[in-house]
Amino acid sequence: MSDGPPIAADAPRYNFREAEPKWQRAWEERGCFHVADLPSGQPPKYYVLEMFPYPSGKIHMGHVRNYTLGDVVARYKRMRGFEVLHPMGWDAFGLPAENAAREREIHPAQWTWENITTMRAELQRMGLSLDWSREFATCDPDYYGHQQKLFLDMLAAGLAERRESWVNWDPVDGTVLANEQVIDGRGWRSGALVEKKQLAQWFLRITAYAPELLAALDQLDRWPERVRIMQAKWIGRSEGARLRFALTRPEAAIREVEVYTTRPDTLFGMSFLALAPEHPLALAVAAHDAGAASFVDECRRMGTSEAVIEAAEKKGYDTGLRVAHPFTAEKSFPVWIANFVLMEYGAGAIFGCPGSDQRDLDFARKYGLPVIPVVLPPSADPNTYEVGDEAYDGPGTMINSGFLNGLDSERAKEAAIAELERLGAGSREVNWRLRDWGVSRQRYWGCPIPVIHCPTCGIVSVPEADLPVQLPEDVDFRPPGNPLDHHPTWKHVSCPRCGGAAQRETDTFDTFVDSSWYFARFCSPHSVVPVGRRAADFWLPVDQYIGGIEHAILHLLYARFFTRAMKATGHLSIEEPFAGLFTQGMVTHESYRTAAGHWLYPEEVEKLADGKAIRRDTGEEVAIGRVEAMSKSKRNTVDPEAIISRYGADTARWFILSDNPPERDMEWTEAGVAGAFRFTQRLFRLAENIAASPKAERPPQFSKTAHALRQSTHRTIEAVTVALESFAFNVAVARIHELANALGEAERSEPDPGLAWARREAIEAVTRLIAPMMPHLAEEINTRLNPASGMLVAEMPWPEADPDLVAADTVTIAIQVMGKLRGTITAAPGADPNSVISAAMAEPNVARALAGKRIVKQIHVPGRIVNFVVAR
RNA sequence: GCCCCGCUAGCCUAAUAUGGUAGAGGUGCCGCGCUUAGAACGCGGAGGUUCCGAGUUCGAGUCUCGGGCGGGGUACCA
Repeated sequence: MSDGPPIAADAPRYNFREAEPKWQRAWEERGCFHVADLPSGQPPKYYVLEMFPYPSGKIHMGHVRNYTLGDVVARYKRMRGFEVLHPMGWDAFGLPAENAAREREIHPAQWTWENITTMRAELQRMGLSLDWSREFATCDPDYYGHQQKLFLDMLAAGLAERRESWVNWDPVDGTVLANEQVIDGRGWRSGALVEKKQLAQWFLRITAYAPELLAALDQLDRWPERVRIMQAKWIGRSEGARLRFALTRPEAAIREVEVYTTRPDTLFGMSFLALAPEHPLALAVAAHDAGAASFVDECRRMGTSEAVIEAAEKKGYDTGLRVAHPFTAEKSFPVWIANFVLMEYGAGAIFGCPGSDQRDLDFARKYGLPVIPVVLPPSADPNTYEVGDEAYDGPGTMINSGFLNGLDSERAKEAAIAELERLGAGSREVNWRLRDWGVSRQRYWGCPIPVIHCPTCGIVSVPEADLPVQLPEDVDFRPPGNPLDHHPTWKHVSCPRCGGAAQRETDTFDTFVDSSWYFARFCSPHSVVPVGRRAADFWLPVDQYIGGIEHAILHLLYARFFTRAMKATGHLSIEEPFAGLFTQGMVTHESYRTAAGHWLYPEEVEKLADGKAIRRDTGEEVAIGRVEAMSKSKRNTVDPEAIISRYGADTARWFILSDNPPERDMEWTEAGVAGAFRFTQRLFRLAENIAASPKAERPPQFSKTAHALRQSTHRTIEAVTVALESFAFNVAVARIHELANALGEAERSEPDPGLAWARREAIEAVTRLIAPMMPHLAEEINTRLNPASGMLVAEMPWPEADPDLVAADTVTIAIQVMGKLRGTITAAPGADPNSVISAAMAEPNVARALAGKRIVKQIHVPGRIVNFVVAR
């Protein structure tokens, strides 16, 4: 990438290469962004936090977007007089470091710390208003040691427990695989068919808080609606019944099967019972039935991913067992093992009602099982109604349902549950989709779980004095499996309780644990306890949290739970960590592909005037592919470092803010960046032209032109303020463009003293309005306008709009007849409705449309519209 | 599969949480000016079944229902 053209010293151009480092140093020297753990002053606090990055190597455009958005908020709130906490750190444990270790024989710690060094420098070049004195990485023993303490407290409080659960097992590598490491049912490295395997693992009891986590969503009024909906569905409260089906003959001492259903009303529509492949009864059958065993094996090879299991073709195996129906003892139904029944949800078994559930219907059609309609849709004819290809799961009237016949489905649910309870066959139950959080990982690069397994005493907590349990540094990644497990000495310890030979837990925590409390640690990052209580009480909750929508469920739900668990164990006073949440969209780019099918990076491609694209080196024409999320595999990435060195941080920031609403995906385009760059130069020139003439006295009267400019200035202040408050940064940018256009027009107008004053007022306002978005340019313009002041824009207050200049002089009102626009009139704001309506009727075009018609209704929305409804 | 979201000039998008004249701003295109602020600059202009189909309403880009396309999540990627 070229360094760009030399910039002549005397050219009135903004030299960002010189200015950006200069202002970054100035902010640092003045400590503009440092705050105390416990500030002593009066200002209200504001905690801005962006999701901290995983140190993958270099920052990418998604980071630039995320941290730009957060920085705008932080700088704006600072100018509004808040004491702003804006920290940064590193989500430093995780799988990629271990992959790098295996692939390139570099230690995960070295790889991680080198990445952090690189990425910290990149972030610093963006000019972010961060308090770097609070920086930490989750792989610091200091951080994870405190995390171990939090876990031990939760264990003591009964919020952690150990139980069996399933993992993806690669039998060749002898390793547990992440879902993303399973490709088409095979291990990504070995290619071996993956199996589910049961392991003893640690769980955090998030389900204990399910009702609270659901109920509190209503109070999160500064969270996006869609995130709250997604979380509510994920927690998934349902009301239904748990009921037991008796087997017609026992199987391995199992006499009945429990089922959970949300549709007890449809029990008469049952045609089969289906078990999850991991269900004890399924396993009991498989023990002596080769067909069942092979089907269960096949299901195990699908791995643990819900997306894979649910998207797979519905398949089953008839065990030959039958169950009696609780309402009609004479009838019995076949028991199948089905690949779409999840062991983790409900009772791990369902009754199939093909008429009322699409999956059950698909299954019944495939295996020739009966389909009995039991719910008649409201508009259907009871004499002819049949279930075709689509199951009906809506409300309706019960048919073919014995004692439930004629009831609507809601009342039938109640009646069915009452009957189940009378028969002793089942009972009402509230069920949750949410499962407990499995936190054990069989990996090296994570926080060690601080327990010891003693053959005599069982599970023993590591004594607090021995924390942190540190990762050993001398590890060997060549053998398959967990390096902690095959380390020669690390796991061998004596039991803290009985002193006998014992072994450390070799599992480490899920990295979501690390990110579930970092926001609290930032309040007092050097505290000797996990969270300095007074600092946390002062700063928390986070006022504005910003990050990707991909974290809408897991990370945010885990952090909400962890905060409650930390309160329960005496570490925090709050329940909800994030009072405000903003979720940003992705950064996308065109992709380019040669005829031979090779992806090319944008910098390898030249776009021609006719819209086509060629390879720079060979001139070969390349196909322009879809605009999609930047990814290394498609090579449609743009390196932020290259953009910043070529155009400067302010240009990158401005472009990111200018085009799209931040919650939506944005397309990175060369033309867009170039436009942002031109605007930085344009603003700089406008400012230089004003700085060149001495400050004018404020005149008692303003010319019409000057007054109009002043109105633009104050309306822009007003509009930008509203836009920033509502995250409409693209609108804020547009308003500033407008004011720049007005300044350009003023530059060309007949000069007068009042206009000179108004121009300076306008550019001073622009300087502050752009300061959150283009902080370096704002400082540079400010020193030129006020060379002697010594003030930094970073320390200035936000401008205030004069309401008299904001108010509109006149409004244009649209006049419709029967909803069709027929003309417009102008009126004073708040004009008398009668005079507006008579003026509307007098408008010539309107008068023509009304001629000879009788007005039956007139609608007047003051300041906007008049609509006449006439008789036909 | 299931849950959630998005779709407006060639392209990105605005249109007060609450329905009221479809266009603020950028980019691209066309034209004019200037001839050096050069990766030019300044000014002007054209450009539309608001994804499709129904419904509610005096009035729908906005609300409801159905469909299409695209995206996020799906519990061990972060």
